[in-house]
Amino acid sequence: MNISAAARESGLSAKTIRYYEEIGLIAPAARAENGYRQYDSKAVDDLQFIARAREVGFDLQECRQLLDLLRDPHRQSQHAQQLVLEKSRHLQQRIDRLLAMQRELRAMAERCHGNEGPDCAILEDLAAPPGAHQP
Amino acid sequence: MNISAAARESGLSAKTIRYYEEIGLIAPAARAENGYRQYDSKAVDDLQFIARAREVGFDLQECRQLLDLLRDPHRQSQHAQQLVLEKSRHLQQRIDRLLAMQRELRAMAERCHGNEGPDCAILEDLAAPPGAHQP
DNA sequence: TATAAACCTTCTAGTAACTGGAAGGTCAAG
DNA sequence: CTTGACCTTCCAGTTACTAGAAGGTTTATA
Repeated sequence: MNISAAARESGLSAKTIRYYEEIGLIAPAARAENGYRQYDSKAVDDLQFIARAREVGFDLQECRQLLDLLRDPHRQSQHAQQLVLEKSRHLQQRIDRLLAMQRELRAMAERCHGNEGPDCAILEDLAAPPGAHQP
Repeated sequence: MNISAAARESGLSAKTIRYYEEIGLIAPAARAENGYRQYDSKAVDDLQFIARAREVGFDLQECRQLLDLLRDPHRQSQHAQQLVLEKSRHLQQRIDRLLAMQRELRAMAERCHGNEGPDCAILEDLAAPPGAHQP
């Protein structure tokens, strides 16, 4: 199977697959006589695994660790679990930060008249956030 | 005021302030005789404005637009509001994506025994996501 | 007065994870 | 025999900084 077929099956782009090979995340693909990369179902499995891990938020360095675990017959499932739990905690922090931003954006938008005049609560808030001087 | 004082007052780092100047986000600072950058309270106001806009999720290009609005006496508050509302919608999409990841991570972690054995629901899920073949 | 510390300057390079594009080789169909 | 869809490598750009080097300035202290 050529790279574009592997891309289709894994949901990654051909560029991304080459990139993963370049950085050593996946083993160098076998080559056909014409130099084209060749992928078998085992290679595609790895690509799908990575794609899936990326989708739930793992970075490439963590994907590396997960692949190592996947390939290690003596692995301990608690190691994978630790990676997931830590990622989950991290993610929660990011979510909390985004939710805080969201609250502020909505509060700003609500206070702004949103008309053709120059008076703008948003710009005022950004210049002097509410609570900067105690109200 | 030297750059580190401006950094303290704005909550940005000196490096970041120099970077903002380099990319033209802020006007080049005045210089003292020794070549040191000098900041007055107006310059610090701009820095605080940017810092605040960054905190609620605007990227530098959007900060540029917001600064333009701030400086335009003929601005229309609806333009600022549009920026905020669009950012808010965008943010919600990001949050939703992260929440979806979070649900999946938690589901995986829960199904994994997390012991010394090699059997691992997490690695299985990543290899073949639940629902890949209809269950 | 020497010197150390704490500033400041510019410049280069690195980060994450790709993406776009150029220049060129290969292959299948009409 | 050419067109279009593949494939290859390599280089550059993206975002918003951050680290660090090499060197000038200022201030406090021994």
